[in-house]
Amino acid sequence: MSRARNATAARLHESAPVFAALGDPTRLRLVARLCAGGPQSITRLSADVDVTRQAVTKHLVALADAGLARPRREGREQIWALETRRLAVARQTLDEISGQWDSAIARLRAFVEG
Amino acid sequence: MSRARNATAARLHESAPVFAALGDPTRLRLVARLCAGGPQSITRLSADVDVTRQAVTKHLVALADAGLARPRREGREQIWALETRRLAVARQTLDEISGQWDSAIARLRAFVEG
DNA sequence: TCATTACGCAACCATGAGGTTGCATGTCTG
DNA sequence: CAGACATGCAACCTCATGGTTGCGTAATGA
Repeated sequence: MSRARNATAARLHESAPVFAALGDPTRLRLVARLCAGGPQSITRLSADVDVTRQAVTKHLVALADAGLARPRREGREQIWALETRRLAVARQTLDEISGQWDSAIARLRAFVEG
Repeated sequence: MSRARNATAARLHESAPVFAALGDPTRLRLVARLCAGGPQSITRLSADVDVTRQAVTKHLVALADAGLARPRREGREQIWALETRRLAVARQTLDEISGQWDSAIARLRAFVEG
């Protein structure tokens, strides 16, 4: 197995939880709000979404577990900020999937036509 | 709301199920196998994964529901192939999220420093 | 024709995820 | 200090999801 394939496998392994975290609509919405509005408190985020504050907290923890967000204490409130590194890894994963697929299709066509 | 924001919202809405589909480890693995090996039958895909054939079938259906794969009948076996369009949309979503976030950070820094 | 192969369908099960309510705790602010 | 505000913690509920087993059926090939 080549070094490239190892890197791919590692990226795949790292990406699954990220995709899972982004897979929930409410969570994806929270991510979008964090993007548009910058770092925000839990209560402020809760205003943009139609679930309880506690539900929002759970989602934020889920995002943190996936490495997508990070909290920071600030007085009596907790400010959540996005973490873009894992996001970049996930993007690379999608890139590679598309790329590999295109190559596979090309090889298949060559095989059929040749 | 600008046209760009509408497009973003639509992309977000369309991307959540895709991310959810990619979020399961087994499913992501199947996608990877489909990439590496091109279109394959269910039984062949089942060999690469440590769950039952029926479980694999369910996962493939889930991928199809998310618009990520499509089956094609071929004699007594069913060949599954990847569908890259939705994948591209998901990639664009990630791009936009990263981009928006970077802009937000830049604005924030300008505000703090100015 | 008959065994084998590849698959579909349905019932069933266990677990975890998303959500809620209720209450306790810590932090401002007047 | 007292009330208001932001959050943490825990119990609880419901339902979708990932998985299994069992069996029926269509295509294939010797």
